[in-house]
Parts: sequence; C-alpha cells; structure tokens
Amino acid sequence: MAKNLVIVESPAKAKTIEKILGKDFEVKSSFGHIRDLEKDDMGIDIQNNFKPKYIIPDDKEKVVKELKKLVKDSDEVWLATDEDREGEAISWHLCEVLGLDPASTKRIVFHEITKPAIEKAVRTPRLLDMNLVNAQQARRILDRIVGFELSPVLWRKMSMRNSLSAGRVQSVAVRLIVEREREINQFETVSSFKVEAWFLAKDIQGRTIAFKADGPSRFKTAEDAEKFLSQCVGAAYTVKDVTVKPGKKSPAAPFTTSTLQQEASRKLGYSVSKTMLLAQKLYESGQITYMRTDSVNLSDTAMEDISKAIHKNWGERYYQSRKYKNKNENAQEAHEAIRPTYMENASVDDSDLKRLYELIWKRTIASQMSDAELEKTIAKIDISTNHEELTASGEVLKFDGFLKVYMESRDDEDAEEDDQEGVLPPLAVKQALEMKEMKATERFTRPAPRYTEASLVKKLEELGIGRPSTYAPTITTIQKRGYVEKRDKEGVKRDFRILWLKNDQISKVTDQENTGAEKAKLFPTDLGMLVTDFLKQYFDRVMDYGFTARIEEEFDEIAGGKKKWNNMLQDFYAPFHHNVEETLEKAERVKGERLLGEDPASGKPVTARMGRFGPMVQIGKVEDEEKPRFAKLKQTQSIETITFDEAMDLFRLPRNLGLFEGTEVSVNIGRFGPYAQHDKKFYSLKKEMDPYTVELEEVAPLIVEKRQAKDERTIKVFEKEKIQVLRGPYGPYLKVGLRNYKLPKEKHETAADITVEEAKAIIEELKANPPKKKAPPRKKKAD
DNA sequence: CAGTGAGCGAGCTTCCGCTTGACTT
Repeated sequence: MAKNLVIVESPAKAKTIEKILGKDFEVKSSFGHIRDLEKDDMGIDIQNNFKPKYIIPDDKEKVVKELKKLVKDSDEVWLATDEDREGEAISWHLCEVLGLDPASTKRIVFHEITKPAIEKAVRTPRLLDMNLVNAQQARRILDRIVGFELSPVLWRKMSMRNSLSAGRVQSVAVRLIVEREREINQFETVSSFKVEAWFLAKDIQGRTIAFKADGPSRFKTAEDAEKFLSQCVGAAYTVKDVTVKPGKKSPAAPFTTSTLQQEASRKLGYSVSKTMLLAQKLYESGQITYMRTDSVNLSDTAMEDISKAIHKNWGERYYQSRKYKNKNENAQEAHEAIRPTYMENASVDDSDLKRLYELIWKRTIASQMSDAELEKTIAKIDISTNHEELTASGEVLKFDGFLKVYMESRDDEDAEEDDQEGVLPPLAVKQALEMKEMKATERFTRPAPRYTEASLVKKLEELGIGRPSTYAPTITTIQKRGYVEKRDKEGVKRDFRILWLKNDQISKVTDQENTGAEKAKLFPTDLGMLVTDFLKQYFDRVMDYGFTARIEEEFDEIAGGKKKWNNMLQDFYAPFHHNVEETLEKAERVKGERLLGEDPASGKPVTARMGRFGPMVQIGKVEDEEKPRFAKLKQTQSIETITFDEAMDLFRLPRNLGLFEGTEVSVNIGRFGPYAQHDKKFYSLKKEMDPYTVELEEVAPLIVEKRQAKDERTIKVFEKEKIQVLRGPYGPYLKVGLRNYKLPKEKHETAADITVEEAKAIIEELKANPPKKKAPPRKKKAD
C-alpha cells in the first residue's frame, strides 16, 4: 500500500510522474473535472447569491468511486492538478467530493514534467487558493447563464429552431465568419496596372542573365499605363544607384496548441480536430509533451537536449539559445510548449503521426537555432526619356541558420502578391542596361480571405476567446448547429489586360485568370447570419469582441482577492437578465424576409426567407387564397445574395419527366441531394445527372436497378406478419416496420429456411433482452 | 432517409472547460 496518493488530471501524465516519484507514491488521474453544474434549472440558485448546484456526471462516477477508495487507503493526498484557474478548481472539487480538508491538504504545482521540477514541487507544497477557485466558479457560472438564457431566446425567436444555441465563445466565432462574408460580398474590386521590366546583364561568370525591375507606382487606368510605356519608347536605361543592406530572419517560437493547429493546417492540410487527434496519440505514447497548452516555454532539460541535437547535427554556428515570451496576455501557461519528449527521436513510425511529429520536432529544433542572414540589394534604374525610375531588388541568403530545418508558413491573408525576389547580377552605378521587354499588367484588389478552421483559431486566440482545449470543439459546434459550413468554392474566370513594350512597339492583349477559388473555407449559413444579427441587435454586450477580454480582467481581480465573485456576477446578471426578459417580450420572430421581385406569370411577389426547414424562396403569400409555391435554396446560395433570376430558376423543380410503366416520374432536390420519384418510391440521381436537364431514359434504369438490388437483399418475406428477412452488412436480420433484429449466429447459414414462429420467437427474445447499445443517441425525428 | 414551408404549444433542445473512452442495427 502506497503512503502517498498524488492526483493529476491526465492518466498519461500520472504514469510519467509515478516513474519519477518512485514506489512511495501512487499517482492517479481525475480525468479532468469531476463535477459540473446540474443541468436542470441552470444549476444555479440565482436568488441565493448565485449558489452553484454541483453534481458528479454519470461518466465520472467510476473515477470518483475509485479515488474515494484510494484516499481511504492513503496516509497523505497531494493535489497536483494544473496550475491555472481550472486546475485549482479541479483540486477544490476533489477536496469537496473526497472529504479532504482544503485547509490542510497539500497542493503542489509544476509547469513541466521533469524530475527536478516535480521533486521541487513535492518539497514546497502549498494550500488551495480559494480566490483562484472562485474566479473559476465565476467563469463557469457566467458561461452557464449566458448559454442557458440566450439559447432559449433563440428557440422562441427564430423561425428555424431545432436545438439552436448561443454562448460567449461560439456566438462570437460565428460573428467573425458572418462579418468576413459580408465584407467579401460588399467588396468593390478596383483594378490597377503594375509595371515590370526585364533587363539583361552579365553575371559573375560572364553569362547574360535577365532580371526584373518594378515600375514607379501602379497606374489607375490602361490609358495612364499606356502613356507611361509610350514615354519609354526609345529610352536608354542606366543604373543610378545600388544599395546593399544586411537583413535577418528569426525562427518562430515553439508550438502552442493554436500555432500547431495553424501550421498543421497550412503545411499538412489537417483540420484542427485531426491535428488534435494525432497529437493526443503522440502524447499518450509518450512522444510529445502535453498538446493543450498556451505556453511557449521550454524546460531546462529540453533546452539542453535541443542544444545537443543542434551541435551534433549542424555544429555550434547553427546554435542560438532563445527564451520566448508569450504575446498573449491571458495565457495561463500551466504547461510547457508542445515539443518532442526525446529530441534524439527525429521521427516516429506511423505514417500519419510521422508528419505531425516531424513538424513538431523541426519547429522545436529551429526555435533554438541561429538567425538566417540575408543580403538585400536594391538598384534604382534611370529612364532617359522621363523622370520616373525603376527598382530592381534581390535577396541573397548569406547564411541559412534555422532555415536549414524549418520555415513558418503564412496565411494567404498576410501573403504579399509579389513573387519571390531572386538574385541580381552585379550592377555598377552608371552601367547601361539593355531592356528586353516591359509590361503593364492589370491587377485587382482582393478582399480579405474567408477563414479556415486554423485562421479562425488564430483570430479567437488574439481576441482571448476560448482556450486550447476548446478551439477544436468550438469549431465542431458551430458547424453542427448549422451556423457555419466548411466547403470549397469554385473560382470564376476573369479577363485582365496586359500592355507590352517590346522593340519599341506597344501591343495589347487580354488574358484570363481564375479568381476567388477557395478550399476548405468557413462559410456562414443563412441561419448563422440571422442568429448573429439577432444577437447583435439585442445582446450587443455579449457579442462584443472585447467582452471576454473585459470579464477576464474581472476574473483576474477575483483571483487576486480584490473582488467578490458573487458581486461580479450580480453586476453582470442584472442588466443581462433584464435584457433577456425584454427581448422575449418585445422582439419579433426572425424570418429574414427579402423581396426579390414580381413573378411575371402571376404578378405575385417573389420573396426569399428562412422557413421551418431552412432558407427558401416563395411566390405569393401564405395569406393568399391560392397556396404559394415554395423552393429550397441551393447550398451555395443565400437569402442575402440570391438574385431574382436565380430564385426563378429554382422553381423549375420538381420536373415531370413523363410516364414509366404507366406512372409519373418526377425529379427534385431533397435533403440528400437530387432524386427521382416514381410510384411513391425514391431513387437518388447519379452524380453526373443534372436534375434540371435529366431525361426519362436516363432515370428509368435507376428504378430497375434499385428493384434488383432490393430483390437480392431480400431473403424471405412473411407478408401477413409484415416481417422481412434481409441480408445486411453484418449478416441476415429481421425487419419489422422500422425496427431491426439481428439473427443469432447459428441461424446465419439457414436464414432462408426460417419459419414465422422462429422469427417471432427471436423478436420476442430480443425485445425482452435487448442487446446493449452504447451508440451515440440518435437525433429524434422532427414532427 | 427525401414530399414540408403555421405555430394550438406536447416535450425537447442549450453553455465553456477540464479529460479520455468504447461501438458496430
């Protein structure tokens, strides 16, 4: 029996620490929080100074039971949860549940899981910090109040209202995406002409090479650009001035959760949830440090390891010790940065994990390497026929430094349009240059790009909204609620003009480029836009981008003992709750209706709006004597941007294709895509079939094929009892109405010989003793 | 599985932040 019980949050961490502390210590994990607010009635007694009602969730009963037993058998308990607000609260809940005295139970903390750090922690225990615990309770209660008072407002006020939600984090995340979309929709593209000239000069080896120089400034119109080119006809070009400047590039800090998610997205194309899943595996197998962190700090032992690896692989010249500081003010830094546990392992076996691991390894190594040294050359070139000048710039890498290993990628948001600068040939002042050709190319301004999952995480982190453990789940939530969709967008072709000056002749051509194509970007849905507008209108305080940052300051004051947590909540709650009540009473139900025009055939109004089942267009009004016609919007369309013509096009469905076997065949687009309907049965259209143009001859074979497939699936049918014996992917089963019953193994071979009595017996048996089903609860059908 | 398109109001949904687990109709 161990004398000492140490409780941490993660089981993988427990294992490592147990090894370090030796046999006098037993280390167990709480698996995160062990208590939470009760869900019924908010779990808060608001009248009673916001007294929280905590319960132990079902999935934590087992852990708690085990910990209780272990506490009884131990002489001393050490609470070693993370050193932040949440960690402190977990320790407090452990005290409450395990019957430990907060005034005497030993509380220890460490930021890194190394022998010296943990031994030092054990030598210097402290007691629970109730101020920090209270700051966490205030955070928890405020989030519950916001989420559980705001969500029901949406259920009442949105015309589409199945399981809608709002919260301090998710609603602001959606707002970012909605506002970016509107910015893009309202963006007015301006074109201008960019001048580039190619010159010839001899390089060091005496070979003639071409290099590029940029024109003075951009020209607003083709006429201005042409005027400039014509001024250059017959001109002589001479080097006016050459400057050489040294420059340097420094490596990026080691990974935090958010920077890891960003780089894995840019470099490997991983979604944030995929990155976290793989990182979790690496962590559990002991290959990397903890993956949910906001710290850029490296432990001393890690720094030594990294130094050794750099010296061994590249030598002293490439080593530079660096301490990184967190730019983020509200970082809680309970852990280290994400780094490999053993720097001597440069790679791992598994192919999927390998790419992420190597990314982490390289980033960690590079963070302690020397700067890259550059030499930047800028040459100004005189034009004899006018007062303008051209600028050629080149960059030479003098020393690669950290670039030997790793270079951080950029988002397209920060990317400059200019292509990479190459090497310039040696140029002397007053040197005459031969101009090969000059061109003025029409370029267009671009709106800010839509968010990717990773760039949204970056933005949220900048705003101090959300935590490393919630970035991935938040992104999943806003998609699951139907506020946001991740998808690709096809680009559109666009003409652009080029003016050439070559051999003193000016020529004009028009070329074409693809613009606006995007991959795996976040688009707001109509629902997301309407919910955002609604919340902004009635709850601007919570929707403000600075709201979280401001209440974080108050939580800090509570943590510092300068403010009482119930007072802080009271100050927030009074106006907030008043607002909720007032909104419930006064706000109109949101429909998002927009008038598009008038139907030429009937003279009735054509409108787009949100219906019970999503965005739609309609001809006529519900109050009219004749029922209005309805059509669903396509996935890529939105109430805000759909045009009259696009709306009218939607009414071409359902289309009647004619008779097949004496019954009508029609096509339409449903919840699961385009389908054909015949004799009350449904048939999905093949991908290449366009419901707007498909013909009966193409659809008829689908009907025949599906019937055949069904025949093959059917083993036997008892018509009178309405029991079907079918062949499924997991073997034969019985089907009665919507319910399925698996046949016992010994009947699999002889399913065709089964009798009605046997089938009934099996069903009765399975009804009496249903097999354990742990599958996630299925969503209830509407209606 | 898919067709609908209000709202009488049955009965339900919902937050953020810690952590990992276990399942095939």
